[in-house]
Amino acid sequence: MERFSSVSMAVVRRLPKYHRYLEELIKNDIRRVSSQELSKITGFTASQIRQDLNCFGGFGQQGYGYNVDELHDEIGKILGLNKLYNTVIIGAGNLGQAIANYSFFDKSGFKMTAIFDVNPKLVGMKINDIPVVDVDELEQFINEHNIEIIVICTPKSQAQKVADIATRTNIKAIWNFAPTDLKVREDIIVENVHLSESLFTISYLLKEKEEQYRKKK
Amino acid sequence: MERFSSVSMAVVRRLPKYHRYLEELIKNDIRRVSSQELSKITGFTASQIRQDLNCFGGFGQQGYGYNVDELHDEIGKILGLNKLYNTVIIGAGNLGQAIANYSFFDKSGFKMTAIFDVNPKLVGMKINDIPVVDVDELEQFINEHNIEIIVICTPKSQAQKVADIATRTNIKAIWNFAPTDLKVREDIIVENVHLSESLFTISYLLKEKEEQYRKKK
DNA sequence: CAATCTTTGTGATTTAATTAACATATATTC
DNA sequence: GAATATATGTTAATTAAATCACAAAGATTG
Repeated sequence: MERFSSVSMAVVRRLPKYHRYLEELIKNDIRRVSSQELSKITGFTASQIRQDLNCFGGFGQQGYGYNVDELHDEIGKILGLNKLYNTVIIGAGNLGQAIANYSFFDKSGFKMTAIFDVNPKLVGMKINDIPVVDVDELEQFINEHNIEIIVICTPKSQAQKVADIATRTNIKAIWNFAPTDLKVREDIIVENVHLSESLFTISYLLKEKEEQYRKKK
Repeated sequence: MERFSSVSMAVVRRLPKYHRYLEELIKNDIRRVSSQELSKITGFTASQIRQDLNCFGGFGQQGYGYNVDELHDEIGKILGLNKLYNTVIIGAGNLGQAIANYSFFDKSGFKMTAIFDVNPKLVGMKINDIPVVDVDELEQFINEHNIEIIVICTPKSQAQKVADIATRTNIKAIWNFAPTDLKVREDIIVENVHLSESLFTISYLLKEKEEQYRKKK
């Protein structure tokens, strides 16, 4: 991925984790946390946590640590979670429905505005109060509703077609669950969730472990 | 994650990508490929590809390149895709069903043996020919059917409970889709798919890009 | 079949990421 | 309120990852 900022993706991908762990702390009424305590919870080293946070400014206080609420807020802002993103899901299969039903995304500012599908039986229905719309109307809908993010939950065979349609509009990012790499304009952010790659990694580790075990014997 | 082998996770996580791209080449009847050509397709540098592959031995031939079929096979073996893993899905919600319906996993050697759920209306049904079983029978089922991998698709609130049950058995790996970090025995491989982290990364990049844009003006 | 071209495998180098170390600021204690 | 303990922010050191560069092997060509 082409980057502009000086903050590395390695750091960026840890931010949501910090955010989540801080949320847990808030739930448990913990108001204050040190990098060392965070280290125990998150598994990252205290040093790394401090260095990560300092990419964005000093949120802590020497001798005290970090105020949990404040840090949670700040990281939220850094992640852009204080903003609203008009979002649509494309593909009302199980995966699309799973995402539609997971209200957490909506609460986090990703406004799920519509779900698109080819199946006329689904069109007109609502899933978690989100209308299912005919995919033929996708382009128009994106333009009219100022959609910034599209979530591709179609089969592999349809993913590029959908991406092509969306690319003609002003969308800014694609969250892609189809097991393929999309070709799109340079300026569109693409985040892939390739489930099989994740599963294959398990497979590798299992095999490796078994080999290690055999060696020991 | 605790590692044993000398091959870094960075390399391991690229292997499934190579595997997938090679599959594409096979579909297009391409028999031979150089690291340079692979570089164009995958976006990794040719040098990195050669170095990655050499972690596992020399699969290429100087002056020729790599035999696509052979390399695809070899990477498949490295990933352990020539083996069969008895697998169960826990949670027959949309996400669990999505995974159950995605036959690709089954074809890749992850035998989806059962789906567990608490909902008595679902128990007894079949999803993509996989029986839905009462979650109360989980432990016994795992033991009797030699299950090695469990896929957690439950809500967050149930995930640790399920993990605790599974941890009493001989399972070897957990593929976790619940938005939480599981506490399990050291020897169990846990691969998390934290969707919100992926989405939040998009959010960060969007925000960052907008800031870049404003600066230019 | 000799000459040339291609492309791997690999050691050296560079760049990036992580960890360690510590000075400084603040909190806490007695 | 002085003394001590704590914990950040930050620079330096270390480790890990990616890239470069090239010799050697083998393919291709005329």
